[in-house]
Amino acid sequence: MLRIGDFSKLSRVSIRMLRYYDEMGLLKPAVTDPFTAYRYYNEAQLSTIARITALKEMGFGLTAIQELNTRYDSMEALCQALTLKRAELMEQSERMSRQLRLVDTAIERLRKDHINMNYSVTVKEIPERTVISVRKIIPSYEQEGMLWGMLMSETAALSIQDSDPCYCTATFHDAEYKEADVDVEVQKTVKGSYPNTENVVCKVEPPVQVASAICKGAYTQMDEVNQAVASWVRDNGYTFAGPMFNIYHVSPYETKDENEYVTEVCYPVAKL
Amino acid sequence: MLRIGDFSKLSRVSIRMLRYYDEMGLLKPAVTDPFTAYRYYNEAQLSTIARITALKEMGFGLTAIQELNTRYDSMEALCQALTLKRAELMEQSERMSRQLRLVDTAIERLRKDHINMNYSVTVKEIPERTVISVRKIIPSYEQEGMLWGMLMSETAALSIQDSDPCYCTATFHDAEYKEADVDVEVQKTVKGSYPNTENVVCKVEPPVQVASAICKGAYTQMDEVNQAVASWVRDNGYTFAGPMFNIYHVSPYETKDENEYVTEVCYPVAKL
DNA sequence: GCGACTCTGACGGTGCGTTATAGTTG
DNA sequence: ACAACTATAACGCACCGTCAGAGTCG
Repeated sequence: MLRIGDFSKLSRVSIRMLRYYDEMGLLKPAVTDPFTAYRYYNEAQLSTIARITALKEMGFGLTAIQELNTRYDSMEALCQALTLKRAELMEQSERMSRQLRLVDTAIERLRKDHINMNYSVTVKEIPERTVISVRKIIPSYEQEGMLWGMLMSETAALSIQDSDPCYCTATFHDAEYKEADVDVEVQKTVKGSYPNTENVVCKVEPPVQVASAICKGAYTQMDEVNQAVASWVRDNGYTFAGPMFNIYHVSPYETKDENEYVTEVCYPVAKL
Repeated sequence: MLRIGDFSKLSRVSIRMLRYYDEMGLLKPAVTDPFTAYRYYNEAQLSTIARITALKEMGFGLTAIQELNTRYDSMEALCQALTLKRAELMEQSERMSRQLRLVDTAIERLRKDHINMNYSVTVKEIPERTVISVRKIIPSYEQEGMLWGMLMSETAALSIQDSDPCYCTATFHDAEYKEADVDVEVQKTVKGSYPNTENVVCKVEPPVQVASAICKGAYTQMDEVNQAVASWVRDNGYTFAGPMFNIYHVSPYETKDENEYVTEVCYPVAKL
């Protein structure tokens, strides 16, 4: 018979944890003195605790181990649990290499481009949304305002309800960079659905996963941000999966001061 | 100005967490209504939260991010933190592959040897201990009892204090398996130190890292257990680092019933 | 009777979902 | 006035170190 301290030393499991295992029913001492509540373990229990420790080292949680112990008889159950755990570990391992890649590209960026992380790239899913939209080929990027003009004037009579939150986007459909005759679509998110007009289409956009960065200030930085996001996407094992777009959180429409502009640059991406 | 719900949708961070960030000072809303306590964020804060999210995806904890934010000015601090994080991730990654290896060998063992995990191998460190010891070359393993006899009779007069816990070990110093003339050392852990006698030496054993398995019952299984531990050691990237030994937790000395024997098989190992 | 053990109970740390109750906005 | 928001506060989970105050063993 071993007292808890000795059992602890022999098993290399802290007294605290032995008491915890007792309490949760994972490993009860062979004898508990009913008067003093002292716990007494026997040597044979060393093998039990060894099995617990072994499973813990494989990454199993205590409750999982307890389940495994109760129906320990079946070799199949054990094998199945191990296989499951294996898959789980593989997944975790992938998450970790993802993190490692993120850190590495961040270090790279910091070192090479001496950029002080003024914009951070994150992957997010933009949910399904209903939008009103105008898409046209326009002579140059500067004409984007024209499309907004169309969108607003043609829908003025429809008493459109803003969605919550409401944001405005511009999608650039050209596969390559073009100076002139660019294919641009502007959208505004809305609540409810509306009839189409001459140039305005109301439609539901499917959810999309994007890599995005937020750019504060004048549009002159946009090239740089685009650059950064694009290379981030490559470096982190994503592929481009659609035309990029901007979300105008604060645009010339809301403020006169171009330093207050807030624009989100979004590149639809897919894993691997 | 965005209310918390809208800011949450745009940033893909739950309202719960935004409030938490506020509380912990990681990200305070631009404006808090002093009467209603409503939080209002501005669009520029989207970039702040994006940076937080980006750092979180790299595996940083919230408090670490907060520290990084307060002295965000210095690019060096950031770079240093990233490098540190990198090292941490590498280490974690190693731990994970270790776990994976453990699971894999367990699956192997279960499948091939159809052994129901009657013994589990774990690595532990056996701490420094003072022992009294007899080492001799004896004609066969059966003579081990003789050594114990020597140990006990020669020390009977010394009024030896047992250590706590007290255990008895037998180390097999032969590098290879031998049928006859085996080099065996038996030890008993003690408290305090004692003079040597004719055959008995009192000494301090250094701590050792061992892979061990616990064997319940008759000594006829020992071969099998030895087998299992030895292959476990190979499969999990350890190397043997000294002569193996047994710890007799319950030996013929304590019980008549050989089914009650509890023996721990220990192989000193080193990583890699 | 003294030192070394053991007992119970509780806090803290991490990141976040969840829920209950109550006040606010449009 | 009613729906949709927002606020605070607190519990729970998983694992474990640590501390305090009280009782026990050799």
